[in-house]
Amino acid sequence: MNTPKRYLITAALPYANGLKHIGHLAGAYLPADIYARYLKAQKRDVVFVCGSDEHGTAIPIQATKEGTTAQAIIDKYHPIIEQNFKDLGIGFDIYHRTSDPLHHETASEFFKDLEAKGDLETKTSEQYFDEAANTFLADRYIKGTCPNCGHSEAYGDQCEKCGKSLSPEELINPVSTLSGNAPIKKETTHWYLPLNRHEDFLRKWILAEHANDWRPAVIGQCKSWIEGGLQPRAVTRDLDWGVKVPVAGGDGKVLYVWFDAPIGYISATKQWAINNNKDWKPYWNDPETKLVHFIGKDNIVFHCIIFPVMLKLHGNILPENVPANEFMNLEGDKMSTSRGWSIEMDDYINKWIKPENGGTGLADSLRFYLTAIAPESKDSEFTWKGFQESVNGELVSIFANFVNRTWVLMHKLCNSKVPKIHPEYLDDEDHALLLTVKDAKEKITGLLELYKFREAQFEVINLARIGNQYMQKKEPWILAKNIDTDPTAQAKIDNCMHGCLQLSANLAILINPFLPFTAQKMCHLMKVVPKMLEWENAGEFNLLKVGYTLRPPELLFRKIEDAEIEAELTQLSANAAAKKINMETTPVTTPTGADKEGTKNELKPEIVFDDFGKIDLRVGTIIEAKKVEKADKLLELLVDLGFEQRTILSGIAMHFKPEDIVGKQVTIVANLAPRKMRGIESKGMILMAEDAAGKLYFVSPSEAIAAGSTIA
RNA sequence: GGCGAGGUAGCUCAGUUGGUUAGAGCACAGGAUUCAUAACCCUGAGGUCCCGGGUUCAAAUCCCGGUCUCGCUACCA
Repeated sequence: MNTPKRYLITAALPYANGLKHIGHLAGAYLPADIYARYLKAQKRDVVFVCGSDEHGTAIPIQATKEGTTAQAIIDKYHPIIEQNFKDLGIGFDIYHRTSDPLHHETASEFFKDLEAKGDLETKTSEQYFDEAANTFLADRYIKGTCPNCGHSEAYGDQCEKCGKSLSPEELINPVSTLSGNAPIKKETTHWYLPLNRHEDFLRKWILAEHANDWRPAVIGQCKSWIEGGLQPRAVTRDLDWGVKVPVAGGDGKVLYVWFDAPIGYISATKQWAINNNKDWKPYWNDPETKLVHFIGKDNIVFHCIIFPVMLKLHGNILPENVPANEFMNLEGDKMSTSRGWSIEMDDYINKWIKPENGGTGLADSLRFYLTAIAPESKDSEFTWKGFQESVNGELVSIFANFVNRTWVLMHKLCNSKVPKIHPEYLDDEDHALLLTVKDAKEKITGLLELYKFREAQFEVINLARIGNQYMQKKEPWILAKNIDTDPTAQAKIDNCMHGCLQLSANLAILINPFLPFTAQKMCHLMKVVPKMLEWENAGEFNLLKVGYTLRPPELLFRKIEDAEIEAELTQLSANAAAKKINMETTPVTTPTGADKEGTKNELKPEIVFDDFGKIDLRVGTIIEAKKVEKADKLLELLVDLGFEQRTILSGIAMHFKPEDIVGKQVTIVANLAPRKMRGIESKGMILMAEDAAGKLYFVSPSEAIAAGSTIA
């Protein structure tokens, strides 16, 4: 492929509702940064954009929980996340935010354009509206009398008593649960992106044109979606937090967060252009721009199917590649901030990157390990022990040690200067060294172009390894012993050290995309300007001028001590245990979906005794249990309530084997309206306690008692 | 349950269109060395390529079935 005229690199917009962990870093930001730094070293025209994703329901929900405003939440996390990236050397050209007016403007324009061209579909319907709360009401916010059974507390989506699925219109005497008033009917329109219209385009573009240059997991995921039949997707929502829908009928609606967030890449580019007095348009419109999205595997559909359709309709360029990474686990388990099982970037920075503790060298140590175990083809696992071994055994012992011994010997044997070459004493090994460096450069360049960062970094380390071997063969320290008797000794020492020094300069260039702080430090040691790090200089052996005096040796990294690793492991267990206790001592709810994270500390609204009295709780004994066909989570239980036996379905199949729970005494909500699931009617509900790790426990009497006993 | 991606040495991973004794680094063992952050260098040992069938002269690689992990999706009163 010809070299593109310019590049636009994006890294997934982090959601500004909390801190981000090193799994996020390894998944998207670090590979994106390596790629962008490499391209910049190649003197390509590159813009690397990112920013906070600040819309969506989870943010106002979190605000309610913290007793503050949505704005306060994003204002709290946006700057922390931005600074965390900076501290870890992620060199965005701009870190923008979707709450910025420029983004609202950009997203509005985008929407209006598609709307005007007829690329969106609308579905208009009458929906209930609460005048007092001035908002449309989601189905579950409406109560009324069930047309089927006459139950007076039926919800807009379903009657809990008879289990019938309802639409709000069917309710008799509907009431808003927000204000208690009767809602009025009002016409509302929602907009849809008809993905189904673009199936042919997606098939051709992804499955035909990119079948060989995109990662298998990415292609597979896209194929799965396309084959599964594409559906129109709603792009608006009744919510007041986000980008207002900018066309008639859009009052009280915002763009759905998945529609607005990727447009954030565009608005970030615009802001960058303003800041730097550039034109943003070619970056999104000119086919000679190469667009690359770096994301984690959970984001594939949005960046490969949905956003490209939007871009195509809007007249923008399409991504050239979407190198999605798999996930990084931690010490044998999935990373999870809410469970305390993670390493926050913020924590790592505060603990490890303090000047007295190793400073930026330890930012690069982390970058090194995360790249060495990058989940490029399958999930990988961060272990503190692995971190220590990788840093100590490769980064320090091979790479940094080569530079250090070079510097020490140069000062001892070459008068602290870059020695000259004595051509008459150059041998095969000296010549081979130069060729090896040129080879390595070619190899590393090729790997970087293919987004194979793990392997590319390995090749850089390997080059340092070759340096060690070269020096070992030459043994300048032995030659130095014979300097009085062997008139050729100094010349040979000079040749060797010259080679090692030029190799060091090359290493600085090649390691720069991966470990930028280290490359800077090496420039300092070499007394050269950062311009030397330009990629075209790699493979040259004249980077350091003969006779030039260099700085005294300085260690590039420090080793990681056993005690530090043990402390981290202890801390990790403690964090997880603390979260667990914190959550076990608070009432358990059954949060679902996106609202799940962090909801457990919040009590539900107060109720009166009569409310409680409506619930008939009983002790039941499980007498039969079996898995429900075609459902991963459901168990079908036969429960003895003393006066009767009933079938109850429960979503616990992931946690318990049917044969293990027969005979268990459990707490049953006995008067819950029956509900059909997977074609089987469930008459009641089993109460479960859930800990921070998501593990479920039965709520049972402390001693066996008669089935059917009441609970109050 | 449907779909997708994975399962190769103790660990992290390579293995191009099927082709001799399956590779690398780390860790481990032995040796050599001392310029260097107990670092480097040399040598070595380590594998039922998840399991079971099949195709083939030949399978880690292709086909079928099973199993485990992760993701998307359904489902989770």
